[in-house]
Amino acid sequence: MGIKERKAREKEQLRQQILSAARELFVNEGYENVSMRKIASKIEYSPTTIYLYFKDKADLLDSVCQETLLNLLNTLEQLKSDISDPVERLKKSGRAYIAFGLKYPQDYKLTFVVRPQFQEGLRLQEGSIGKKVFDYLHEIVSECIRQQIFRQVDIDTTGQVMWSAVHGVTLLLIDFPDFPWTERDKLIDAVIHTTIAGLKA
Amino acid sequence: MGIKERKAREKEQLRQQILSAARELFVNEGYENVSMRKIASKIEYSPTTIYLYFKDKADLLDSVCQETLLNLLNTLEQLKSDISDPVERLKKSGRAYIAFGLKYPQDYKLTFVVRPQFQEGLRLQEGSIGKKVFDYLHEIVSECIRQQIFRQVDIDTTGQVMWSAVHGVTLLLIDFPDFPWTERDKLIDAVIHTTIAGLKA
DNA sequence: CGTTATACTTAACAGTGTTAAGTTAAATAA
DNA sequence: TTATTTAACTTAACACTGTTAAGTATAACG
Repeated sequence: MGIKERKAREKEQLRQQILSAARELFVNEGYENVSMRKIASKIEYSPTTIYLYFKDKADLLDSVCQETLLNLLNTLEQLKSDISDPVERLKKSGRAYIAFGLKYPQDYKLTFVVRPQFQEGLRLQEGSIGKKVFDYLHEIVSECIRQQIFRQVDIDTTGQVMWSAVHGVTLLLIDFPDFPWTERDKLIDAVIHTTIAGLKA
Repeated sequence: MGIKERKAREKEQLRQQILSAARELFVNEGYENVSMRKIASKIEYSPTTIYLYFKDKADLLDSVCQETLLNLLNTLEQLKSDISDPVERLKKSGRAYIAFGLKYPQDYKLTFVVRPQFQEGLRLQEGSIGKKVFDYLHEIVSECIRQQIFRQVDIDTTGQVMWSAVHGVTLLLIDFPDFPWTERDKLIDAVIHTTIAGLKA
């Protein structure tokens, strides 16, 4: 019964091949400028083969973004055990989140900006990776509140404020690279410091 | 010599017609889903006529966004005279900025998200309306610092932190409408309150 | 009245996402 | 082994896209 398994493995392999060809093209040329035919020719298959693995172009994008979210989640979770002080952990996580966005700016935009555009009614579903990323943040924030380091505003709001801050600065730095920003790290530090200071009692 | 003027007026009229048809379609159906032919048929001209008034589709988008920025600037500047306390003014302005984004979510996204995608190397040029919007914010912030209400970090950074916060929450609320946000106004208040508190000494 | 310039249109090119039908080769059953 | 079914992939086509070059009609000017 090894044949079926080999076949399944080969199918999965091609799926991954499509996925990574798509990511590379999306990132380098922009979602709009990448055609199914371009992806197909990169992997040396006919365009319609892709449709045997993905519903349509938006679905392909979605799968690419799921991978990105998983990478982001892993990046963040590597910091988890390190530090005991929750505020310090929140700072590190915030910086890591922003750093991730700036290291893979196109992936970040695809995930948090382009994808919502092409998937109306997109929701961070229960159990989804996106939800897990937010839950990670949520957990640290809730520890800060539990230890009465932060004001006793409700946890959800606090987490969402934090997310707004890091998301905002990340996107601005990506989208307006020619704006006369102050030194990059200084701005990032200021955003994180300001937000956390504002959340404290 | 009134003929030339009438002609110029008529030309400007058609330009405006194209512009508002484009805006309506972009906003309702999304930039990607609007074709030049669709815009043309809405104003009952041939598709190529548009190219006599705008360089290409991206240029048309850009012009639509310039209008949006002008609207935003006017909305903000109406608050200017009202209040003397700069912190109160900053709060009001922040709320007004977010409210604008949420009132015209598609226009906001077109301006601050879609446009940078289709105009690589977009910069907030000296004298541009976008620059003026930022300068408006900058001015209030600098008054807060001058009166020593805010920490003596440099003005630019402070303004950029503020922009990050309002931009971030605006986009998140637009892009993930199904996320379990806390009550909208509560979140907005929290973002503004947190950021300003964090900027204070 | 003839000429020139302006405003607009027609036709076409090379490309798009996607579907339906067709083909080939491998796995299964007789 | 041979026939049949299934899986994987391709070809051809449809209705569309942004954009350009060439053509046309009308209004203004000398």
